[in-house]
Amino acid sequence: MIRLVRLRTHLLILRDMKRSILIYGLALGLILMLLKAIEYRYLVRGFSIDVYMGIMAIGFTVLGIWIARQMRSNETDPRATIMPDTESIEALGLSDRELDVLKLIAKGCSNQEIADQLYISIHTVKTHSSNLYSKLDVKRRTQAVTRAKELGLVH
Amino acid sequence: MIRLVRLRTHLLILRDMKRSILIYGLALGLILMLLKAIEYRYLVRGFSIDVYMGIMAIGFTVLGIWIARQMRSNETDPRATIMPDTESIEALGLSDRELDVLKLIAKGCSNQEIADQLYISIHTVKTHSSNLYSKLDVKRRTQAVTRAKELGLVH
DNA sequence: TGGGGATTGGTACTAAAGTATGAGTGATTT
DNA sequence: AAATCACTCATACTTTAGTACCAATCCCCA
Repeated sequence: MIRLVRLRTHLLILRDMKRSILIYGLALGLILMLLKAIEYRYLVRGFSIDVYMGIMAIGFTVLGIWIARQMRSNETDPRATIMPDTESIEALGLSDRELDVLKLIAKGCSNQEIADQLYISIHTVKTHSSNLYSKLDVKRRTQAVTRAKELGLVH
Repeated sequence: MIRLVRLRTHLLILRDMKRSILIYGLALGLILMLLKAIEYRYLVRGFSIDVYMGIMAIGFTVLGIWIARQMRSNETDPRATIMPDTESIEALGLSDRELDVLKLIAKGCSNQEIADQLYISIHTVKTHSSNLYSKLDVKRRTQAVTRAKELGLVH
């Protein structure tokens, strides 16, 4: 089940990459055309080619920075690349209450504190957390926190 | 105390930024000189200026990407922005071994697993962790993890 | 040479976490 | 109407975590 979700995520990333490359290609082409236009304007007016060179250098450097930032925002955003919140929850079959418990566990609450905050008994909290660990495939709550952050379930 | 450390961190970032800008400036200048040399070589040999333009465009785009990556690695590194490890550790008075235990706790290990990995007894792990909680001002290991991530002690 | 801190290990205990199992209720679906 | 599911609560139990206190060793420093 988890493997299937990962596969889907990878396909999404590939699709995003193709779209990104297309966008960057188009942007590059547009800028080249623009510069070409500027080039002739400056050349016919007798300006030095160095001015044009400088503009071009700065322009393409900025373009590179922009491209890198776009790439980064797609690469390193946990919600965009690793796994979206809602999809993870659905894929793992986490219920509302289990997610509530998970969030409080991630905050460092004890079972008793969770019970108090959710207005349920500590027994219920244990039931939820136990089911939670099964679904997250972990043994202890500390592992659950690590896992949940990996999956982007909690921030 | 924390505020003081943050201030010092910001100063460090500023210093790093100045150094970075200097490096980038020098790199830019070198590349410009290089391109100037290539420019004349190509021009006197009768090659089209467009070839030179293309090389330049690609070159500066790559430069921009490189600059952005350098900036990112300085920006988003938790040790550089949020708080340096060493400073927090010193401020809290964490020892080497306590930090070892903390890292493994953050990974979701049980005391027994920590003991096995560090080649010490579970009693020692308990001693370390107990002292750790006092220094971090927390009650349980889950809170310790949250706190340690807040302080940038673990990533 | 003595003090202090870090590291290690231990006993004995309490508190919390986690498992297994069962069961009742309400809402939704079939 | 019956089945299903999420949520709830409970008992009884085992395991893990955490505290308190003690002690030995080693290293550094005054």
